[in-house]
Amino acid sequence: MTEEVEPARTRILQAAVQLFADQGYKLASVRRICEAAHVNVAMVNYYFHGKEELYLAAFDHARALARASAAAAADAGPVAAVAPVEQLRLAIEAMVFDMLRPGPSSLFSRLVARELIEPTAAIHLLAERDVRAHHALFTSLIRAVVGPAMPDAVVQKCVFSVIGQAVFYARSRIVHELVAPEITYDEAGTASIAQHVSQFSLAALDGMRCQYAEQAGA
Amino acid sequence: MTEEVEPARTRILQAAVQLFADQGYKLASVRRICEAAHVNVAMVNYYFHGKEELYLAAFDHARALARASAAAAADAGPVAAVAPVEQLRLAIEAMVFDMLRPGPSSLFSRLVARELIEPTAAIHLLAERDVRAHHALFTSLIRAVVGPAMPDAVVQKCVFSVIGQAVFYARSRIVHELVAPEITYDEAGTASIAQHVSQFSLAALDGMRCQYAEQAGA
DNA sequence: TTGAAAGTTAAACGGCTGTTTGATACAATG
DNA sequence: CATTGTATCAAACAGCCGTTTAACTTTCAA
Repeated sequence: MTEEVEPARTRILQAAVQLFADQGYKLASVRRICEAAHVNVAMVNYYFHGKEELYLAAFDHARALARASAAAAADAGPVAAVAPVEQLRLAIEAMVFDMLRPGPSSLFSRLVARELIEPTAAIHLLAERDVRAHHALFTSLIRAVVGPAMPDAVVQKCVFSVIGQAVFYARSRIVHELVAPEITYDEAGTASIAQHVSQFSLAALDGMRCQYAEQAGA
Repeated sequence: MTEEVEPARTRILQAAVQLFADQGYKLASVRRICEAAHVNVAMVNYYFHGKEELYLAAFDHARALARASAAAAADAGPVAAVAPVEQLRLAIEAMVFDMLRPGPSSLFSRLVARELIEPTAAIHLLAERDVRAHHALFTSLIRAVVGPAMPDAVVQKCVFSVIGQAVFYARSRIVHELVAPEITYDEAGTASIAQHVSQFSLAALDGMRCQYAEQAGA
């Protein structure tokens, strides 16, 4: 009756990812993580050198999980070439959906969303490792949509305007439910939010594209 | 040489507002607040019944400070009747500017922005007391801009899309500086961000207004 | 002047934090 | 069998947390 089919190190990582995503770095204590993993407190310092390194390892673990399930989901055949606007729409809705839906595949996104607005000491490493890629993807997609007339600095700000909406919806759900109870976070509500963010953002980008096109044409 | 012209209770409130805004409820410890206020630890429980009540009192204090400086700034004469779009533009830029600029007049906005994305137990009271008014203001301004065709649920989401951008810029500045160093947070940079958020949002609202107008006309 | 009230203090309380220690199993290897 | 190294454990460490206590001033009205 040993149970615990997973080795201790893996159980710690799983519990750490869950609790860090749910409660943040500070609130998720080493003791609670070990309790959830059915493991002695000392094991965190045995396998990882301390809480900080466990936090980084939890990001790696969650990233691997997200990659795996993303790869599984992407098996729906080749996507053929779609218009930039549609690519961006899909990327925005995927990001929002990813941050909002419950379940293990969203843990990485939730960890990143949390780190974005309450950064820990690990933020420098994580910005380099995880945020920059995401940021670069949206930068290129948005550039493709708005055309060459818009200055880089404006495109950058548009990227943050898009990501900011997603993060805000992911992190402020309690307030939304208090102030606007008609916004729900069930399956349908999440889809509705994702659709809204992409619609809002694409409308904004289209409007701004026209403004800069006029300037260039004048 | 007694110094400390301000009474102890006020000094505690000032230090509490500053530290809660800078570090959040959990990280700003009673001891550090008292140290900053040059006051014994026990005074927090003497004047306020505990840390939670101090937190609420700090909101009241910061709100009063913000109201005072806002009233002083609004003395620039009557604004006459301006178009709804301009009213909304001003409101958005004022909100962003308020959350981003350093100094004591932004403390209340920073407290609210923090509470929006890492809510404490006080969120229910604060949502009722502070967030709802802000939310109602933006709801009516946006409704006036987009016209009657857009459903209420969509207007609600637009409100959060606007506020979300502001909060994200206010809370993620470290990440922005790491990933996009060309975005600065000095006086000029803050103005540029405020202008961008209003431009982005107004373009989005205009685009969505047209979509719903088309639907209604079809 | 006396005495009650208000203000302030140092010290301690129990509880939680991340981390360390020393002892204990247990497997594999010589 | 003996030894070595890994894995695990209960227990304790020092430090910070919010809160409380009891003693001490200061204030001020009776």
